[in-house]
Amino acid sequence: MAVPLPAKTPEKTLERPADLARLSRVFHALSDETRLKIVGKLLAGEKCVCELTDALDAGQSRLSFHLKALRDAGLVSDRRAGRWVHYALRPDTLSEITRFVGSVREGAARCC
Amino acid sequence: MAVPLPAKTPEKTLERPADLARLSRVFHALSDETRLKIVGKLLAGEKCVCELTDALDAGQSRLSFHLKALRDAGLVSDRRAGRWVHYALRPDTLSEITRFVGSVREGAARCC
DNA sequence: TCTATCCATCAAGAATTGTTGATCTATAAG
DNA sequence: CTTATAGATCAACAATTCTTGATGGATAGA
Repeated sequence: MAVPLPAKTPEKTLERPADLARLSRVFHALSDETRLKIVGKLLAGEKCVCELTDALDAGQSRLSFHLKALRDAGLVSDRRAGRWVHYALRPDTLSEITRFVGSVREGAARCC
Repeated sequence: MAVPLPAKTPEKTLERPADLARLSRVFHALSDETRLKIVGKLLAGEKCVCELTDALDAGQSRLSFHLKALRDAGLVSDRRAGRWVHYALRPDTLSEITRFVGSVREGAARCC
C-alpha cells in the first residue's frame, strides 16, 4: 500500500506501473456490490463489523473479506476498540479518486 | 445499459439495485490495468483497435474483449468508419463518476 | 480461570474474468 | 469475383475472485 495517487497528468499516471496497480486496486475495491453497499452504510458514520453483518445480512467472514479489500485499497480505515473493530471511510482517498477521474474527464472533454 | 447514474444522495444510490449494478460495472471496467492503459491512450484522442494493439502490444481479441467492457460500462463510444472502428472516451460518463465519488467524499468528510 | 463475543484468517469449492488462437462478418481494393 | 484487412465473437483453458464453514486469537465479563 501507500503508493500515493500522484497529481501528475492522467496520461503519465496511466503509464506508471505503480500508479496503474494502485488505481486498479482502488477501482476493483469499488467494483463489487457488497462493497458498494458497505460504503453506503459507512456514509452514516463508522461501523463495526457486526453492525454491517446485521445491516447487509451477510456472513462475518464474507464481510471481513470485503472490508479487507476496501482497507487494502485505502478506502476505509479500521480502529480497534475493545472487542470491536470500527471501519470508516477515508475522505483523503476519495478525494484522490475524484481528482483522478475528474482530470481524465477534462482530458476527454478536450480531445473528444 | 443506459441506466443513468442518478443525482440522488449516494446513500440512496447505494441502495438501489439498478444503480449498484451500474456502478459496479463502471468501476469494474476501470479495475483492470489493460483497460486503464486504453483510457490513457484515448486521452490523446480517438483511436481504432489496430492503433491500440500497436500502442499496448496486445492481441486483437484481447483488446476487443477489454473495449467491450469499457463500452458496456458507457466509458467509451465506438464509431465505425469503413473497415475501422474508432473508440473514444465519453466525458458524460466520466462526469457522472466524478460527481458520484465526489459526493461520497463529501458525505465521508461530513461524518468521519 | 472459564466462557462468550468480535473478528481475522484459512481451506475448499464455486463462480467470474481474462487470455489465446481460430473463425466469421464486413468493408474495400484489385 | 477474389483477396486482404479490421475487428467481433467463440471455445477452451488459465487465473482471479467470491463464498462458506471451520479455526484461532484477542478482549472482556462472570
